[in-house]
Amino acid sequence: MTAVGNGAQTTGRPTRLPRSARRKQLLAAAQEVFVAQGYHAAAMDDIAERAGVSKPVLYQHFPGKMDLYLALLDTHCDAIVAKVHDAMRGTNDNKERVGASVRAYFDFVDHESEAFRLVFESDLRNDPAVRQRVERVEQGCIAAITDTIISDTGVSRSHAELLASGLVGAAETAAQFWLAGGRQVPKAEAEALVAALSWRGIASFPLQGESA
Amino acid sequence: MTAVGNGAQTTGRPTRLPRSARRKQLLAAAQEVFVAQGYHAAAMDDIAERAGVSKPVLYQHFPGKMDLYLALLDTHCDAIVAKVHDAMRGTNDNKERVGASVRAYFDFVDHESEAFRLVFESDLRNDPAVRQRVERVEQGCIAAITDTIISDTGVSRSHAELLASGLVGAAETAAQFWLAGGRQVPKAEAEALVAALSWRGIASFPLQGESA
DNA sequence: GCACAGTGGAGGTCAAGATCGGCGTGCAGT
DNA sequence: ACTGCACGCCGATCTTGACCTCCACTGTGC
Repeated sequence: MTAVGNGAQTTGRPTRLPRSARRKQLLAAAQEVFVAQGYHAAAMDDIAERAGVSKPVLYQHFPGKMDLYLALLDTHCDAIVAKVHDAMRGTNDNKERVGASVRAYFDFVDHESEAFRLVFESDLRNDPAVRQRVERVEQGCIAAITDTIISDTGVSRSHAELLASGLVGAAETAAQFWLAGGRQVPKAEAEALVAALSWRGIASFPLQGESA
Repeated sequence: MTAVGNGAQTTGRPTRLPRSARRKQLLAAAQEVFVAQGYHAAAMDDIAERAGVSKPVLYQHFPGKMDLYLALLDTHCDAIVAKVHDAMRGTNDNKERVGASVRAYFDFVDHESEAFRLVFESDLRNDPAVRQRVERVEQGCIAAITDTIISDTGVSRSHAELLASGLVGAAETAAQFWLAGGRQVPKAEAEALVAALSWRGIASFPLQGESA
C-alpha cells in the first residue's frame, strides 16, 4: 500500500529527489489532503501516501503536522492580502477598485487548487498561531479598503472599517457561494454583479451622512 | 478537583436534578466549553467538570460527544434562519427588510453566549453531518432573501442568489467584525450603517439591468 | 438498621502523531 | 572494473491523549 502511481509524482517508481524538489512535492501533497479533508481529518499517513513516500521522510522535511500546515497557510494568506492591496493601488478610480477587489476574491477562490479553503474554512481557528494568521488576513484586507474609504469619504475610521468589513464579506461570501453552486453564472458576469452591488452600496457614502 | 463551585450550578453541592433540568444544564455547560475551545479541543471531562457532574452522567444523557454538539448546533442553526425569515415576512417594505435582516445578524452575533461561533466558526465543517447543517443555514438565509429579490426585481434566480449571498456575507462579516473589534460603534449605529450599505447596493437593481 | 439508587474516580481501547533498525543505490578510489 | 562506503528511504513500533465504561461511597426511605 505504499505503492506508487499517484498523480503528483514524476515517475512511477520510488525516486530519489533533490532536497528542494522533494519539499515542494510534499507541500503540494499536503495541500491537496488538507484542502480535501481539513486539518484534523488529514492524517500524516495520508499525506505521505499521497506523495508516494513514507512518513519518516515527511518528518525529515517538516518537524510536525502543524509546521506543514502553517507553511501552506502563510503562502496563501500573503497571496490574498497582496491581491487586495494591488486592487487598491492599481487605480485611482474607486469603481475600478471595487471591481478589482471583487475580482481578487473570485480569482482567489477560483484557483484550481481550492487553497482558499485553508484560509476561509480552516478547522484550526482555535489554535492561536492559525487564528492570528487568519485574522491578520481579514484585518489586512479590511484595513486596505478602510484607508481608501476614509480618504475618499471622510467618515470616521470605525465606520469605515465596518463598511469595509461588509464589502469584504460580500465579496468573500459571494465568491464562495458562486463556486459552491457550481459556477452557475459565468465568472465575469458574477464578478460584475457583485461589483455592482458593492459599488452601488458604497458609492454614495461621501454625499450624505448615514442617519439613524 | 472535581470540586463544585462553578457558576452554572444552582447549588454548591452535588444536587439531584430532575431529568430535563439536568439535560438543559449539561447542554449549557457543553455550549460554554464548545464555544470557548472549539469541538476538538473540548474534552468530555471539561464539560462534565463544568457542569459539576461526572462523565457517566453525561453519557446517560447523550450517547456521545457528537450528539451533544449536534443538539446545540441544531438549536442555533434554526435560530438564525428563523430570524432571517421573520425579517422577510415581517414587512413589505424592502428597505425595512434589509434593516431587519442586518439586525438579525447583529442580534445573533451579539448574544452573550457567543453561540454563533458554533455555526460560523465550527471546526467540524468537514464532518458531513455538521457541514450539511451549516450549509443549510447559509442556503436557507440566502434562499429567503433570494425569493424576495426575485419577486421584487425580476432578475434571474442565479443572479438573485449571488446578490443574496453578497448581502448575507456583508451582514455576517460586518457583525462579526463589529463584535471582534470590541463594539467600537454603538450597536444601532453599526446596524444602520451596514443596512445603509446593503440597501443602497440592492435598491437600484430592478431599475437597470446589470451590464458588464 | 437496611436495601437501593445514583455518583465519583480509575481504567480500556483505539486512532494518530512521532520515531528506530534494515536496505538498496550511486559513487569514489584504486 | 571491483569493492567499500555513505546516504536517503521504508516497514514496524511507541506513546500520548481522548472517548467511552466499571468498583467503591453516600445519602435516603421504610
